[in-house]
Amino acid sequence: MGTTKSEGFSTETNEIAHLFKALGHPARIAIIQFLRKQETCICNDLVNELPLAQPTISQHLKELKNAGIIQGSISGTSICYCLNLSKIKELDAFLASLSYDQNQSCC
Amino acid sequence: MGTTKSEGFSTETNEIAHLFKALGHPARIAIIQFLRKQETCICNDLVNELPLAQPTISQHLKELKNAGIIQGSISGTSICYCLNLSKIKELDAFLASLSYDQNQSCC
DNA sequence: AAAGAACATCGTAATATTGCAATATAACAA
DNA sequence: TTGTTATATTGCAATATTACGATGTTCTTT
Repeated sequence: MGTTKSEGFSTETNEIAHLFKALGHPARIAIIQFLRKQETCICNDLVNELPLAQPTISQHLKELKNAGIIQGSISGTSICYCLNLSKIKELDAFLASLSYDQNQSCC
Repeated sequence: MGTTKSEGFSTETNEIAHLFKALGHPARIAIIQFLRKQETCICNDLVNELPLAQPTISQHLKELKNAGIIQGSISGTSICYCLNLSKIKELDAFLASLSYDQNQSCC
């Protein structure tokens, strides 16, 4: 145990959960918020923005990238990260589908 | 360590992350999907729907409830759970704000 | 009262996550 | 080449999460 049981769930359910999980950390939300407000998406100064050490930030970036939420491309000494809007929209669509024609009859 | 560092982040960032974290598990996504498709929101048969034992499901429900994503009210021997759409919409708004006026100039 | 149904809680083992120091790598500058 | 800057990787300690059996609790039925 400690391991998440994924066998009994649909692929879609597992994928959505995986995406949400990647967003389930303040550092990773902060990274995304920072990416949003940046003019360009070069974010070598994320280390100065967040209250975390460089290896930790690198780890969080890796996780976001692994989930497909951000994309990175090499740009000289630094790396250019930016949001992958298609993934964002995927989650957005899932959430939107929940509030659609929901009857709030009880609770 | 193992503990998430929340001090350096804004309250909003922490709250959003907490909500996403609550959604970051296939069982909890499945619960939400089940709540969506139900006519009524009485969900005593969640145990038959999910490939998990009753205590585990109870634990996941608690987590969703704790995050404010679902609400539950006692209804005799069973409990009536349903979605809290305001929280869903909060997350929806966050995601929507990301794709809004984003320049995809690089990557 | 006794039994059953529907959940919740406790305790615990297995595993995952988080954060960071140390170190590695890779590109560029002097 | 040597140094510097930017990022990644490794290794590890501390803590969190997940899953479930056993056991409570709270109603309802008989």
